[in-house]
Amino acid sequence: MRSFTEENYLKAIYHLSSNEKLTVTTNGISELFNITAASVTDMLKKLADKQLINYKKYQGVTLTNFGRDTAVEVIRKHRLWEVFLVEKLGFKWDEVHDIAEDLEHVNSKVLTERLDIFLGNPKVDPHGDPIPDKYGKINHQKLVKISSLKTNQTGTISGVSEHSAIFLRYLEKSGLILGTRIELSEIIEFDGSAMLILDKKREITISREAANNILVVL
Amino acid sequence: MRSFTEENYLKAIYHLSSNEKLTVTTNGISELFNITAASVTDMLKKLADKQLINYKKYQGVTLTNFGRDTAVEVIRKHRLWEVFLVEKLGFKWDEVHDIAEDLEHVNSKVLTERLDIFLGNPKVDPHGDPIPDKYGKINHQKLVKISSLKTNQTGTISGVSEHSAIFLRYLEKSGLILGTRIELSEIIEFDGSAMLILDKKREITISREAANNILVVL
DNA sequence: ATATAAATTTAGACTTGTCTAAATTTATAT
DNA sequence: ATATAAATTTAGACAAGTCTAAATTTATAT
Ligand SMILES: [Mn+2]
Ligand SMILES: [Mn+2]
Ligand SMILES: [Mn+2]
Ligand SMILES: [Mn+2]
Repeated sequence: MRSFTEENYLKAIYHLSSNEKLTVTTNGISELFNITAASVTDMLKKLADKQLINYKKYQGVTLTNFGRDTAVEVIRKHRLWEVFLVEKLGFKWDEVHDIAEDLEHVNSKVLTERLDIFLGNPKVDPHGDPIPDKYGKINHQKLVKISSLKTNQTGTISGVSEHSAIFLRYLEKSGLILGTRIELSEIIEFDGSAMLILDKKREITISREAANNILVVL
Repeated sequence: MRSFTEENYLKAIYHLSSNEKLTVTTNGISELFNITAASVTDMLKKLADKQLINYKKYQGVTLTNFGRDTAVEVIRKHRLWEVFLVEKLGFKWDEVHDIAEDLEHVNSKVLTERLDIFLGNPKVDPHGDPIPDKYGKINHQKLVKISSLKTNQTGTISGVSEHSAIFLRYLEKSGLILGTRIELSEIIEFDGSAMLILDKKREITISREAANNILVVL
């Protein structure tokens, strides 16, 4: 059996490696969880023993296929529960992450599959992140930052690269929710802020910081 | 913060004291969980330190008001999730207990309240057990065993006092599900088995054992 | 009123996941 | 090519929850 802690490390390694590629460092994990590097080293040894990661002293870690499958399964559950919380229980998109952090560790294959069906096999979670299917396959949409659009280019808001509640609430209040059609009117050279037209109507200016963390499909 | 383990002990003490009254013994808990009495003693000290139980060496334990409230909250969540699993995800009544054992430990007041609302504020779980309301109030129905009915007395199946999957599946297969109207035709003196008429139509004979564990409202 | 038996607690130990402090390895900057 | 600095690991410790074996208390049966 895997402990909650083990599952959380696997997820962390998965996310820190930007969805598979890079090697993850001990310090990267220790900073994410706010625990000491020494504790991380201990756990990495354990995960390596269980064939969940590839680990060589001082060289950082990558997930094994088994480890990746496990991480993706947890992520699948996390995102399905987030959909449940928003679609069925009426939570806002900034309120669901912490609860899903608990629910993602409930280990019942049949529960996950039935939840998926109950929700209508959603493809993305409330933040636009793709939901892995039951085989662990992930459909990555091509998303680009608003800050990288050309003048007059349009797109549909489809994700965020920053998930803090404070940012999400700001977006919601400003009408920058998933599915909103935007056109970039101008990037102000001075400070990188972006002027947008929402749904061909409302105009709004957002900071470079915000424009960097809102993702659109073209 | 309370650990899963602490919550499970509180639930156990609550249930072993038959819903509040009696003192619970160390051995009672150790047998229920299949752990040693020594381990139980250790945990009882911890729960007493946290003011969750009243504990005097060698004298057994009772829940404090605080401990009882905590136990009831966990039971509320357990039963609400069981309703969810059956009503929304299509599980059978014999399949939900183990999953609910995990879900009951997700601690979010707002989640519990919204789940309750989503489910339509159910009063009983799939096994007929009452669901405590958000204030911890429990509406106990007056239930009697089939084995204690008089000849020709009728009742509606409304609960079970044995929750094993094997018993629940047997009941379902035999049509002895919640809401079924039964009439006791006769108790066979020889072995205590009971002849019933279901919904005024079908006849069935069940063992004394079964008749002892099916509960009806008159 | 004792002597057994049963129940419970204590003592000492192990695992998990964490910590601090010290040692070691790798990276960086002259 | 070295000397620092940064990253990582090792060593030793602790709390939680469990265990076994031994000691103690309470119950029961003459
Ligand atoms: Mn999340
Ligand atoms: Mn999400
Ligand atoms: Mn149950
Ligand atoms: Mn139940």
